[in-house]
Amino acid sequence: MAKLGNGNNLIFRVAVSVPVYRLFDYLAPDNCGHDNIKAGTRLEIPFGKGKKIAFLVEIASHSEIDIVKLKRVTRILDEKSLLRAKDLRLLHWASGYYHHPLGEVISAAFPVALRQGKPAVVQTEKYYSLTQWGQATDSNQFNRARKQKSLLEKFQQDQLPLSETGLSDWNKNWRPAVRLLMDKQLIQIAQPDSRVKFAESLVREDVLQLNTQQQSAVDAIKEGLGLFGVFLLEGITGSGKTEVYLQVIRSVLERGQQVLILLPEITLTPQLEERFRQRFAVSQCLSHSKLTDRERQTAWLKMQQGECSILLGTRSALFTPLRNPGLIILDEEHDVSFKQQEGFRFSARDVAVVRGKILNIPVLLGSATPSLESLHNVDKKHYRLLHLPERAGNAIEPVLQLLDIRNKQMQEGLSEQLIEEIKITLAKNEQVLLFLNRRGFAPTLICHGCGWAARCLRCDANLVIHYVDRMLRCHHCAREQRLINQCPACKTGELTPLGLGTERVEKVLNELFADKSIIRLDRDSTQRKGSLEGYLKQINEGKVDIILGTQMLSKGHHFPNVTLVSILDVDSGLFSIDFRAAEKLAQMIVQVSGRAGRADKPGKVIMQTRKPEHPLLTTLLNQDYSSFAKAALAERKEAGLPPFSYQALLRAQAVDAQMPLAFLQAIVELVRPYNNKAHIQVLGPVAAPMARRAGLYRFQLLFQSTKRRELHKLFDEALPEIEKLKYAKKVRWSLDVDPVDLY
DNA sequence: AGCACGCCGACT
DNA sequence: GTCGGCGTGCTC
Repeated sequence: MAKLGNGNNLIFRVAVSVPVYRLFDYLAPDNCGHDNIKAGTRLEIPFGKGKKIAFLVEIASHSEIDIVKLKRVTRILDEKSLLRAKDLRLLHWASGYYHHPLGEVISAAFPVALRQGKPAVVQTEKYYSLTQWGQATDSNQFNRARKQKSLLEKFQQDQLPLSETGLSDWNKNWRPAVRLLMDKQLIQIAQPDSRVKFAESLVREDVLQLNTQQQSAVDAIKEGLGLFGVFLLEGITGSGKTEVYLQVIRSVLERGQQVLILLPEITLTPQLEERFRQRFAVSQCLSHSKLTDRERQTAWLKMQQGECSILLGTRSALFTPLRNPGLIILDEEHDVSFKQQEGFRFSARDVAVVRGKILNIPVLLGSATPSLESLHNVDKKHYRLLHLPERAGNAIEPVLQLLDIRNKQMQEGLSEQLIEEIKITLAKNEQVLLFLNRRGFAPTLICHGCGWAARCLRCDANLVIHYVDRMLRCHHCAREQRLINQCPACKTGELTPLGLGTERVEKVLNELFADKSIIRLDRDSTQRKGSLEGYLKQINEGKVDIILGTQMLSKGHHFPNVTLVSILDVDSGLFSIDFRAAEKLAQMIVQVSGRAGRADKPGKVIMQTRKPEHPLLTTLLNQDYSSFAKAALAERKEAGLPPFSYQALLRAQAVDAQMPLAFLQAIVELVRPYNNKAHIQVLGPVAAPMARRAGLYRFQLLFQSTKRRELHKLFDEALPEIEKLKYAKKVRWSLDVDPVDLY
């Protein structure tokens, strides 16, 4: 970076978080006497009418812009850039690769408050704890002050200091009661977090004995520390992947380095977090969407300053700056939630690999069901495969079974044979897990008299019946209405729920197993904060006999006493237009199966199907996921689909159907010259599979090439032109590089 | 993305 | 005669 000599004639070239690809030039701030202002520094600038936060990209000696038009930077917000050169290199790369404006990309790397220009200080929360007196005080003496009474009881029950956010969860208006109890000297401000930063020993509990495969995986990664390399750890459920992570992390900590661990969704962090806390005595941070902005900022700054050694986070934590990076782990790497689906559409998995390369550290991708992309990278020798084919300890693998339900009597999606199996399992005092990937009571409400069906007015979709709160809801927009009793079309016909959702299965289960405890886990039943955790606790305490749920069940939760798993409708995944559907279904089946037979009890997985001869099912049944993946990769190769080609999807939507179509057609014309010589297929424009959603008509244009570079060159050249098209301002459009679904 | 400027309908 | 609808154009 250029040294700032004497003058204020220098130009600060900055990125602003606006959807514009260009950078903006400013005059150096008045009091900017000297050196050491590095790229990445946050600035306050006048922008248009108001003020904005900008990020310094470079300092230049002159500007293309007429000097009289240049405004002056008002303030430098950071004494020292919070991002380092390598962090910025990654962000520049990502901005180029995903063709997303640099300002928005840099902005995404910061926690919310820092984006808004707040000072970069760790804002720790106050904690409160009982005094000795408070410990001994009988809460019953507060019978006339109910709030103080229950607060005191909460402290006495939890026996832990409570944070401000923790108290807010308990009761929004907690401050008066806390003040009164402090006045009475029953509670106090807790001593600051006394967790040791660098403990004598990093490891708190005994490490587990590894089997041979685990040991060789650990050895391989340990050997790779300090160098870039990607390891794909393919370990079936129960094979002890986590123990491999833990032992490798230990080595990284011993080198005095930090570890970044990325997980797909928050529902699976508590269990892993607990294991980490038990194992390591070093300071650990969390970062995910359920935390407050302040908590996330604290984690970000602690990692940035090197005060914390381990960060467990979701997708957005990927860009957290690391003082002393040693390893990036990305667990459940096949999970599509690593791909951001709006705005800056990056794949945390792919960017993590690039980050590892820039930082020259290893990247460890883990999964029981690796993505075909990653397996292909293994084939190409880009990634190194570490295989854990055996369950650790004495756990037994579950047995997969197909249950042919053609011409079978069914009760709300349950065949007689399945009901029998459930009875047998329950009689042994073991738990049953039923999986149906559709929430609500039924996906359609249809008139038996005239065939009318309840449709969403704003989407090409049916309204879903939710009996529990007597509503009809669209699962694609916010629309909902009261459940109706009479057909609005013919006024006479009987309205019938058509199809199957979790509520409906729950109802029949309650009838069939009236004396059993049944829990439904889906987005509707777990909306309340903490309710999922509550249910999981009940399940693990053995208070639940049958667990029924959607997708969320397939992710990471361990149910040791579940010995029967059933996928009620496996066929719904078999016939999709999305070329990734088979891969996703196979992953789902294997992941769901992993919930069974965790302990020493053998598990059984029953898939109800009307297509028992379907090759996907038979391959998984008679062979394994790897065989499926091999066959699927061969098919992709044959068809020239990813990972044997690269895609980018241009989406456009508008209230008026003509606009997006015209926009995409104009783009087809615009890219024709590039397109001729390059090996690029342009497919479309076509209507999106759901042509209308939330009142907007949606069209898309798919670009596909075997040469990634050509594809990027095309967009580098064409995007400025595309931006200038008159239609570009009349539609909402976006470019999705490496789309994971084509909807 | 915000935010202002700018030309056409229902109102004190 | 105005207030304000959101179309379109710009931000160094």
